[in-house]
Amino acid sequence: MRVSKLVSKTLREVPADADNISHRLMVRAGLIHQLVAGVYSYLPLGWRSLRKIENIIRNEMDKAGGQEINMPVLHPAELWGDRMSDIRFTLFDRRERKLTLGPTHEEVVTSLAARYVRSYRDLPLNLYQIQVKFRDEPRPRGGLIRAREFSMKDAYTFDVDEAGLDVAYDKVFQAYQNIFTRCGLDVMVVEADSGAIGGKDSREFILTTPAGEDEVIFCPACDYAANAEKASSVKEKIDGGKPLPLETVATPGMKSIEEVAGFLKVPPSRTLKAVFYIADGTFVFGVIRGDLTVNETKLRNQLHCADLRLATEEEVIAAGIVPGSASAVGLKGIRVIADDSVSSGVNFVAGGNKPDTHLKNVNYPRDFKVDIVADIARAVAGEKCIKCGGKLSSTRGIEVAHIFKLGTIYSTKLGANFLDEKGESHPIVMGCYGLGPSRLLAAAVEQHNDDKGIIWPVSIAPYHVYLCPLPREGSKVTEVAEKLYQDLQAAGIEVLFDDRAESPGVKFNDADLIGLPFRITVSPRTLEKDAVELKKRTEKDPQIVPLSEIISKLKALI
RNA sequence: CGGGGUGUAGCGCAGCUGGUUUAGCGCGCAGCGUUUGGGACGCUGAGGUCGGAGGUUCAAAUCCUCUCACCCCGACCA
Repeated sequence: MRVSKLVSKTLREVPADADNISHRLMVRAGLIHQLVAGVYSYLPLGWRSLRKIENIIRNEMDKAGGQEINMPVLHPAELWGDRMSDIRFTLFDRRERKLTLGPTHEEVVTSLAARYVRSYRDLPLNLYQIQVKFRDEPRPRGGLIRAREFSMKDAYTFDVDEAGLDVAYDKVFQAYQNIFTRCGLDVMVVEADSGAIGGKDSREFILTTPAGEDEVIFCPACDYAANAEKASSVKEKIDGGKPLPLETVATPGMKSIEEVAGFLKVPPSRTLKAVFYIADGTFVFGVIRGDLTVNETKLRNQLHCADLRLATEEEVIAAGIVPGSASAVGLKGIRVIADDSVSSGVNFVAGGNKPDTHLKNVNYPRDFKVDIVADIARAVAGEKCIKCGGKLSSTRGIEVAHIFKLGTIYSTKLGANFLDEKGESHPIVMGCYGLGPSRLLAAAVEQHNDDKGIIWPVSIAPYHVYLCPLPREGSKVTEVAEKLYQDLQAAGIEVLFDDRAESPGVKFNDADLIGLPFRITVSPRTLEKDAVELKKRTEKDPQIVPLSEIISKLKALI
């Protein structure tokens, strides 16, 4: 391709709308163009990279036994009910029938399986598609990282039993590892919460970058890694001696854990904190050790609620609770959930349920009752690993894939059953595997760049080589470069040929911005030696390569 | 949904506080010439519903009201 004919132009100035690195670079290099919030056109360079990513995915999914299909974007709204209603785009056809643009395809694929799978002989089955998805995100951001229209590879496996699902899951897991390796991307596998889709053994593939939306807690000493939504850590026992009798103490004006702990000269870990939530409209009283914080995802899962938010001060007071001095001691008629850290020590300080009053020597379960005891604490870096006791670290990243075992949630709901050898009917056991090519594209740029521009991994670069002639009047640079352009293409090397009459600085800067893995410069200077200059985008210094060797040299590198 | 911000040429911005007839600047774009190893220079030129609607006024990019879009923080989110 000739740069002079390329529809997109590079931008010198950073577009005002672009916030993060990948978004800025993708717009500046002319990979994408925004139409409305969270919706983008792919320009030739961006589209080529996206297709390369998709083809790697296709290839690995096929190797894992997948069959590619293509399901509709337009779905009847009845298929969805209330599920994901908050982020679905809905529309009406001419008969006023309500339709929805598919945000994911569990229902559609399951109804497909219900029609075509009859017998255990039809299983196992792995169906996948690479399809556009629509989600009306509360806040699209970061260019392609969180878009409202985006590409997704979603795969679904169908098996006769859990053991079959385990095999299918492992195959896709391996395929994903291969995909990220082939794309040249550093991706971390972490335990995750399965969220709105449901299911178990949920794993996310997180591409690590400071710009990521997700926080990962991991152990450098072993293989433990989990999304912060899911991560657990050791809650160390706090030695408080033998249980002592309850004691009331005056704590004038002391409300926060810091104030109370400081006033009574105990560490925050010797206190119990009360937190108040509204779960699906119902008031919930939470208890957790004073030095810990509630993880709302874990809390939501324990309460099995759809909607969870902090209670307002008015709601707390209306529930008969004294903010700043609340505890579960003597509490009646309110649902109480406690973090298991309430058992990690004795003689805690807790609220006295009267203004300016706290209790000392509070012990669970001696002094208060709870409805649920579970791990609802947020794990943070520095705490101990639950697997090996090592010191946990944290990092940020972008979720580029998510896989989980659905089981029979959808097959039961949609009547996708099969007959076993004995003629008995069972729901199909399903797995579900998402991977976002468009997000991956942005994430790749986010991870591979410098202050000059993008640094593409070879496998997903829009072209392999940036051919950059620097002609001078009376030289043969142009004709040598034209011939090299033809020869490189004939050798199967993908070339972007900068045939513009621009100054060297402009060409070099555009080459760096677009970030192809190799740059070949042809100039009077190199032609004196019957050579060209080869520069890797990852390296600072170029090398001189004889014209006769450049093609074989490049072929070896690509 | 809460908080904040921005809409003026393809891109980046100034002008708005304190209303004035031809709305500027840089980049980019077109033409000509000079340049050519890290974002060159000169000259000429094209390009604008000042986001939209309504209002105040002799007069509105500028003041007022409404509205739309986009961005950021938060909430939320496979």
